[in-house]
Amino acid sequence: MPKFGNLVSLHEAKNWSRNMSTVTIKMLARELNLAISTVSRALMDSYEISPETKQKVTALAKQLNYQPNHYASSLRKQRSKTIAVIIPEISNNFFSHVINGIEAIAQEKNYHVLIYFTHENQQKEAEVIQHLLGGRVDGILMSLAGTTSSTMHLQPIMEQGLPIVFFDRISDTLNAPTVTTDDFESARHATRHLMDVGCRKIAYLSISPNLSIDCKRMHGFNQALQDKPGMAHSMMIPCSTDTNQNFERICQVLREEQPDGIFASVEKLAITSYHACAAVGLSIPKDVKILSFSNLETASLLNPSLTTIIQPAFDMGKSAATVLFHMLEKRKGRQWEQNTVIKSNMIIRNSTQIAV
Amino acid sequence: MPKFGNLVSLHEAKNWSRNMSTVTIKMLARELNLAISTVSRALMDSYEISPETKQKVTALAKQLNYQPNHYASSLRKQRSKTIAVIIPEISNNFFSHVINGIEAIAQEKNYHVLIYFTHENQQKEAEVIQHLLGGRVDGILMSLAGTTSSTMHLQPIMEQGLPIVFFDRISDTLNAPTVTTDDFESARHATRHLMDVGCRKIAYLSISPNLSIDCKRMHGFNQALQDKPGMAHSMMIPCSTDTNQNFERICQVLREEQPDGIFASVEKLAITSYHACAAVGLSIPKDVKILSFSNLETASLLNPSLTTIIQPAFDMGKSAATVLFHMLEKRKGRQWEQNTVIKSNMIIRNSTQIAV
DNA sequence: GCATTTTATGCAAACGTTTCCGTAGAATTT
DNA sequence: AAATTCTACGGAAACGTTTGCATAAAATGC
Repeated sequence: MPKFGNLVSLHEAKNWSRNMSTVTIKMLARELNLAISTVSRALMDSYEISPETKQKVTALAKQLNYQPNHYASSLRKQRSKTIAVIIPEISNNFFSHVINGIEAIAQEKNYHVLIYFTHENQQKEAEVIQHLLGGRVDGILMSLAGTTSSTMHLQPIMEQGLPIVFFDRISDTLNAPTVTTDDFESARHATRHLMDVGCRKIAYLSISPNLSIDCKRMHGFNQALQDKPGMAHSMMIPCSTDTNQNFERICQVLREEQPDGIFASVEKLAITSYHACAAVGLSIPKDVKILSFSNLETASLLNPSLTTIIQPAFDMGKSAATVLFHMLEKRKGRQWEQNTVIKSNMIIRNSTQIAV
Repeated sequence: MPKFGNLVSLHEAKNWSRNMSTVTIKMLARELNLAISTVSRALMDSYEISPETKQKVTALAKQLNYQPNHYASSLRKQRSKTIAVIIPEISNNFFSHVINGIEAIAQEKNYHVLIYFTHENQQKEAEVIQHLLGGRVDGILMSLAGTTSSTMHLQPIMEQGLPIVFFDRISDTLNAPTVTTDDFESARHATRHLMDVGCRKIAYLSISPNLSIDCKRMHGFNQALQDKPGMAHSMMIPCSTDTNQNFERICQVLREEQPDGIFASVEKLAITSYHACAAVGLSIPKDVKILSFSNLETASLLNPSLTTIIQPAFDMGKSAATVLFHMLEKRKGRQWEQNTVIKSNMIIRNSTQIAV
């Protein structure tokens, strides 16, 4: 039973909104002399509310700029309309494009995106996972950290049945959907290209042996070498996330081993290689040819332009998100053990040009 | 009064956790024969709980892998430990570095980050803002969309007192803290440099006249021209977010107006300019010199290497987040009308080299 | 040895929704 | 005209926490 006439209490409500306090369903209900449940139903356009009531409710809601409390709603519904994206880092063209794809789908579905960086650190990865176990998100999209050697910390997610999709850097031991590129095949193809343009001693720059992508690319690389007998044995150069250290390492290799080709497993290593070549005084592509997995937009503007294997990052993000939403929508069928593979695309540029 | 002996009900709880249901404070309480409030206090290490009880509670919580429900907690505390970052897009080196900085601080403070892209669209911006009004986040970090002409949609945020900090693309009309670079001064300085290396007809590529950064840079550009009499009048080339359209526009300008210098207000326009020069058959820096505000990591590897005004993106992100957390921590003092300015840094490279 | 404080805990009310269930009155059926 | 089904709404319980208040028992003060 409301005490105030409409004018008075409307004014009061307005004042509240103008100060700190935010307007709730309860206020709308009191204002309109309706039950809370009725207002709630009216706002969600329930069929059991008369058109007139709906009209009154929505009008007042609009007037007072009512905004539903997401936390109350999530708590009650046990669904947050939020997903988490867990990636190693953002200053990497690949991941920023993936996020773009993810967001495109999330926005379409009216979902919200929480973002977490592991900084290639397994410990941090475990902490994030641990927190998400509390029902914070409805699902997870994730690419593993470079230092992640065991997937023990992901086990609770599987047990709890929290939907998760891995992309790019996946885990073989976990039974979850994945979205990847044809790393093995494209690496093999790219290596063949290097040999075709005359390379006989190719160094493979590895980013982390823990990573699925690195393993598969390395495998494709080795396969290509085996396929063509008479090639020099493969050179595996272990690199890390420390750019300075990588630089020193690559310079040393260039000087001591004198490879005539470099296969960079990730973009960052290609860039470091460019700097290393400049430092050592080697000319690309004359002395050494370089190619890399990369999503660098300026690849064609580099000096020399860089031959790249471009991963369909944006589409991978969209695809991973789409799979996740399938899981969210049809909770019944648990047969989501699909592994989506999207082909990468090699673009040959001057860094692997046959010397003239 | 619990019905089960410890062993039995422990087993039961374990089973729950293994299936869907997640373990709550209530279960811990029943299990340990304690009140809910006691468990809650024990978990938050309240001084009024005995060490033995705390020990028992934390032990069981750990054993059952208890994780607090963030939504319940946020609802009750009216604080979400979450901030929102609203940016135009992510496929832009500047913004990805800013996010990195923001995340660094957020992680330190144990806050969570929701990310939203406006895609340079004011409408989308308004929708995001509208949603955040519902108490979803404790604070907002934001950079305005290129099409945002009015800031009406931000008014409710100010009225509600929701802490917000603008960075880079700020609003003058709103009374909120900002973090920017010295756009005017660095643009003026860069323009002087262009004139120093011989440019007499410089085209300024504008990204959007709605944007504070664009205005200030343009202003600095014009000021430099005025400071040095005898220069050709300034050429303002309005560009947009449509890369193809920009490309056509720049090609046309290069052909018809034949400028000998280009000042790109943002990175994207510099890259398009490189392509345009190649298309028109002009040589950089011989025919036309180019410089740009840019955070491109590969600027030094371009052909020719690009003279850039580097914004301290990472530090800007950290700084903006730091200011926001100040606001969050000391809700009383409302004197946060500070405007932080961090200096940009110009690195001269070959794209503005004096022709030989 | 009684009065008072302290210590450690329990009870219950919030936080803002959603939803199950119940029910007047109107509309419909028989 | 009585019995049934709708229609439109209200009451209240839940979601999982946190927190103000109350209170037994223990410790302290005189």
